[in-house]
Amino acid sequence: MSPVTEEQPQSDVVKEHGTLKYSLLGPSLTKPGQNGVDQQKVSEIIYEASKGSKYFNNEEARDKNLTQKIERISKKKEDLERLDLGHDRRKAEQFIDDLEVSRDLSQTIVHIDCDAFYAAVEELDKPELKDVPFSVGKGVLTTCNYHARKFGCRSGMAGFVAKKLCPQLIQIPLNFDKYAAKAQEVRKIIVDYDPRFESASIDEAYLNITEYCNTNNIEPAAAVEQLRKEVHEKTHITISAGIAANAKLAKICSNQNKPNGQYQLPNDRNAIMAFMRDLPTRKVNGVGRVFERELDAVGIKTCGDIYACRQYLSKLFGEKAFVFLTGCYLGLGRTSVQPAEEFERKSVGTESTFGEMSGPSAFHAQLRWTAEELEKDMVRAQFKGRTLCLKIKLHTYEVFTRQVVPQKPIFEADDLYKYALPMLVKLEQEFPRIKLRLMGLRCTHLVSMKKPDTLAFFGFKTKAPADVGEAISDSSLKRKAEEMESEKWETYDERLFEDAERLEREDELKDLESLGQEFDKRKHHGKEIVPNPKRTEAIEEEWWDCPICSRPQTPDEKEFNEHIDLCLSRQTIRDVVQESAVIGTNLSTLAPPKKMKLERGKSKPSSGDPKQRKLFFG
DNA sequence: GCGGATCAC
DNA sequence: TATGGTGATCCGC
Repeated sequence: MSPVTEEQPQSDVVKEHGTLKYSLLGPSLTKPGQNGVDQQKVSEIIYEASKGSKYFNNEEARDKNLTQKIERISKKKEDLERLDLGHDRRKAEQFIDDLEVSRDLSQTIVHIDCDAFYAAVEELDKPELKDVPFSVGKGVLTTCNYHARKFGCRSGMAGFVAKKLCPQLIQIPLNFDKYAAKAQEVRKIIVDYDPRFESASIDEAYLNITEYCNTNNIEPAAAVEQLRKEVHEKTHITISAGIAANAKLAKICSNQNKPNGQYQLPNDRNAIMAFMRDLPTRKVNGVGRVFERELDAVGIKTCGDIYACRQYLSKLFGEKAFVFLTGCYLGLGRTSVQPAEEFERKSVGTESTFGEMSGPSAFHAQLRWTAEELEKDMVRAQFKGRTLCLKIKLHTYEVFTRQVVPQKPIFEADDLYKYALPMLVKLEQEFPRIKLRLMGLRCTHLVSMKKPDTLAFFGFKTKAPADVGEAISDSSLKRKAEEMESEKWETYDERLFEDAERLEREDELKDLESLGQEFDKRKHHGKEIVPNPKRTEAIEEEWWDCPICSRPQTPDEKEFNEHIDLCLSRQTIRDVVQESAVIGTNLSTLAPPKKMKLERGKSKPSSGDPKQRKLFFG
C-alpha cells in the first residue's frame, strides 16, 4: 500500500460521511503531518475496521447524543436571532473594549515543541527505523513518525487500525525513562534562555525570552533559531517553535511550521487580528472535536467569525466560553510563564484497563489492587485525599464515577479500599450482571503531607510569622469542615458497609476456590497480573512479616523490598503529621491555592505521564 | 457538591 | 480478536 496524498478539505469529509466518521478519525486529525493525506480514504478504512465493535457502538451512541445537542444549539440560536439582543450586544462590545485595553504587547513568549518526540528518541537508538513507518506504544499508538503519518496513522489510534492503514507499520513499546532523560537534556539548554521556563508536558515548554533578547541584544527570531540549533546539535532532537506576544498565540504558532521550523507572529495588533480572523477555531488550544462542531453549528468556523456572534455566545455556551471566545477573537492570552512546580496539584489517581471482567469477587480483588497502586502514588506525591472517586468503564465503554468524602483525609490502601467498596457494591446493585473493562481510583481535595522544607525547596511560600494568626483560624475552619463532614458521614447508608463487609468475607472464600483460574487469564500491559498478589501467593507459600508494620507480606523478594520502602515512606509521613501536630501547623495551609487565569482546556502541571513527571520535578 | 463530558498530551 | 492513562475544567442539576 502506498501513502494516500489527495488533498481534501475537512468540511467535505464531514458532509459526505457524517459526523461519526469524522469523530472516528480521532482527536489529532488536525495535528501536523496529516496535510496532503486523503482523509476520506483514511476515514473509510477506520470505519470498516471499527464497524460492529463495542467501541464503535459506543462512539455511535455518543455521536448521536452530540448531534442532538448540536441541533438544540442551532435551534436556540435561531430563536435568539428573532429577539432583540441589543443589551447583550452592547454588553459584549463593552467587554471586548475592556479586554482590548488589557492587551499586552510588551512580552515575547516562545512555545517549543519537540517533533514526534518519542519516535525521535527511538530513532536515535535505532537508526534503522529512520526510513520506515513506525509507531511508539502498543495497543494504542502514543505517537508515530512522519512516515507513518503519511498513511493516516495518528496518536491515539488503535494499533490494529493503524496496521490496516499501513500494514508494514512497526510498533515498538514505550521507554519512558529514555524519553525523560532526553527531555532533561533539552531542558538543560532552554534554561539558559529563560531560567523560569514552564514545562507544559514532557516535550513542550513555554519561555519568556523578553529579557534574554534585551540583555543579549538579539532579535526574537534569531534567538529562537539559535536555541533550536543548539538543541539539535546537543541532543539530536529537532524542535518547532512559535514566537508571539502571549502563550496562546505562541502555542498556535509552533504548529505553523512543524516539523523542525519556527514561526513568528509580530507583536502588532493588526497582524494578530488578521492572523486570528482566518484561523480555524480548532487550531486553538481548548477547542476540540466537540466544541468545533458546536461552533460550526452557529456559523463560527474561524476565530474571526466569533465577533458576529458576540450577542449570542454567553446564552449559547455559557459565560466562561464567552470570555474564552472573545479572547480568541482578539488573540489575547497570558503573558506570564512560570515553572510547573509552582502549580498546585489537585488530584492523584490511577486506573487500568483489563480484559472484560465479571463477578463481585473479581471486581473486589481488582479494587484492592487499584487501592494499593493508588497508595503508592499518594505516598510518592506526599498527599492525603479528602475525597475519593471511583471510576468504572463497562464492557460497553460507558463510564461512571462515584465519589465519597471519608471522615478524615486518607491515603492508605486499606482506607481507599474500605471507602471505595461501598460505592462499587452499590454500582453492582445498580447494574445487575455488570461487566467491567476498566477500574480507577482518584483522590481529590488534597492535603499536602510535604515537609515545610520540601515546599520551600521547590519554591513554595511557607507561612510568614505575620500569617500565623490566619493559619490558626484556618485550623479552626478545618475543624469545622471536619465536623460537617462527619455529620454527612452519619447519613451515609450504613447497610452498604455491612453489605460490603459481608461480600468481602464471601470473596475471600471464593478467591481461595477460584485461585489461579480467573485472575491468571487476565492480561495487563502484556504481562500477567494478579489483582491481589499478597492474598493469592500466600496460599501456597509462607508469609514474611514486615519488620515495620508487622503485617504479613509476599515472600517474593523484590515485592517484599518494595513494601519495606513503602512502609518507610509511610513512617516519614507519620513523622511529619506528628511534627505538625506538635508545632500546631496546619499542613494544608502551607501551599496556598493559586488562582489560575481562565484558559480553556488548560491542564497543568500535567505531562504525558504524570508518574514520569516526578522524574523531572521531584 | 456530584456526576457527566470535554480537552490536552 | 482488538481502541490508553493522568489530570484539569466546565456545566447542569
